[in-house]
Amino acid sequence: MSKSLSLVTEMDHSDVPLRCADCAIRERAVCSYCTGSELSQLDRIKSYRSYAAGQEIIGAGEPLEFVGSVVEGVVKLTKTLIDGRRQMVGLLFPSDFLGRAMREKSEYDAVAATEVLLCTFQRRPFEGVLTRTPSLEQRLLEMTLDELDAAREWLLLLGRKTAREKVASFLCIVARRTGQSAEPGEMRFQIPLSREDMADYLGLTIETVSRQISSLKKEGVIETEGARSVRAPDFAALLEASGDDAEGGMIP
Amino acid sequence: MSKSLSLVTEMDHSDVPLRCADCAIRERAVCSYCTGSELSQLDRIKSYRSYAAGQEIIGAGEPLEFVGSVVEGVVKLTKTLIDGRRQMVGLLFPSDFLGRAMREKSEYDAVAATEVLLCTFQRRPFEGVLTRTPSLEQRLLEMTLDELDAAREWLLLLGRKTAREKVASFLCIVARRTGQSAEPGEMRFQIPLSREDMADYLGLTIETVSRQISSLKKEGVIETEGARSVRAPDFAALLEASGDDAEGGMIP
DNA sequence: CGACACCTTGATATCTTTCAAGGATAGTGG
DNA sequence: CCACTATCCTTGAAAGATATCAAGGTGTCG
Repeated sequence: MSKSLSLVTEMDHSDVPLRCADCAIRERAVCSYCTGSELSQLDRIKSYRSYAAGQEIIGAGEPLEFVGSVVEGVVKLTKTLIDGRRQMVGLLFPSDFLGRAMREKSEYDAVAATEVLLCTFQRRPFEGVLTRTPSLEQRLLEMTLDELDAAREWLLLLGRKTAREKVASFLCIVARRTGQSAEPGEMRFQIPLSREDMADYLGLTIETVSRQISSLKKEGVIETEGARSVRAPDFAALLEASGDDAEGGMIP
Repeated sequence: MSKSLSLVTEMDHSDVPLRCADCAIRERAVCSYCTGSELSQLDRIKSYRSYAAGQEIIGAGEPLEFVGSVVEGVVKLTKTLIDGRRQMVGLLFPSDFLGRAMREKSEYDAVAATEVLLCTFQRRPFEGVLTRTPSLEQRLLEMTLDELDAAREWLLLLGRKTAREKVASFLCIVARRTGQSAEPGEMRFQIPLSREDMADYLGLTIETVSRQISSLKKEGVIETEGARSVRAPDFAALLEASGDDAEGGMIP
């Protein structure tokens, strides 16, 4: 907010994917079940918006003017208590849906954690299309149910995991959503959040996050280059540290 | 599970509301937007099930045979780590929907916290009706979005609130959903959970829950009669203790 | 009345936060 | 290009909150 770009809500759009057919998130976004004519209805009301890292997208309590899909970047949703204690309650990656249909005001702050590109729809027209388009509604229901499942996993993390398990779990989540693997069993990824954002995600302080990362590093579970670049030589060991039973493989 | 009634999945149904029109949750349940013919489709595939307090309804990882609405009682959803640490991730009151459409297996344990009556549908036929019935799908989407909002409030509670605030918040939630008021500003209600269940809800131990209740009692924020009957002489004071800014009034 | 499950309270241990300081990194302007 | 400054990150020591361990109390149901 105190960024020099804070008043710029529309940035350079020269690289925007103008046609839905070319869109990188076409297969997974809220519109993924839409057929040609349904898609063109959405196409007519869509517009792209981009945000610099740290820029506010929607403030808690503000009227919700638009909803949309994350095309590029990462968006964080946070809630704050009166005395300033802050908890992240959502972390949106490309193809995730931002904004709540059928509600006038946002319940959370939405802030760009990295540089972000959104494909947005004015809320009212979108709700109109939603009501008339079962394929859209069905996909939105599916995505909302998935988000609810993720939120419940998160409840377990916040309520019962140790600081070490929390940090390891977070790294696993990021690895799953954005990780690359050069050798079998290995995983490389960039943490898209600052230590402060990680702390807000995990219900910890930045000092504890930092200490746990140092500790995982000392034990050889992870290697780092700078604060954000991570390599897990044995991803299974990281999963182990997360306290989850090694569920959905995802090990390359 | 070790209860003497654990094998009884069907109890006495003599008081079951056979006709949807007479149903106590008709106005708020997943079927609330359904019209006559839609309702009779559901009517044809519905059946009632009742459970004793403590009885398992669905186990995590088990195939999900049915879904349905809570008609009476309270159902808890829990997740458990390999070493036994347990976190509640859902608490369903009458009219809430149990079970996830479009998924083969349950992600959680569902257990009756009190005596429970469910209005259930075989999952497959229900999904069929769901696909063909926009009013049903729309209501389910709405309810899922509400649950997601509640889960996010819960994340804030688990991640950032103190033990005292957690206990007070829980009491507020129960008061909102089940409370009665005899005098203005006051609130009376029954806690539908044991101390152990409250601990699982709040990410605490039973000892800490007990101590915080004692402390709220000593300060006059609440009065109790037995372990489960609570009166908050000044509900605003309880809200204050919960750490939330006094939002949606609900003060009688 | 007795047994069992549930709840409360106390003392101590442990984990995470808080307070404090220093180090790394990136952007800025000379 | 280099020094400067602000921000972010790491580490240490002490304090604080909640968990753990232990014992006793309360209520309920047979």
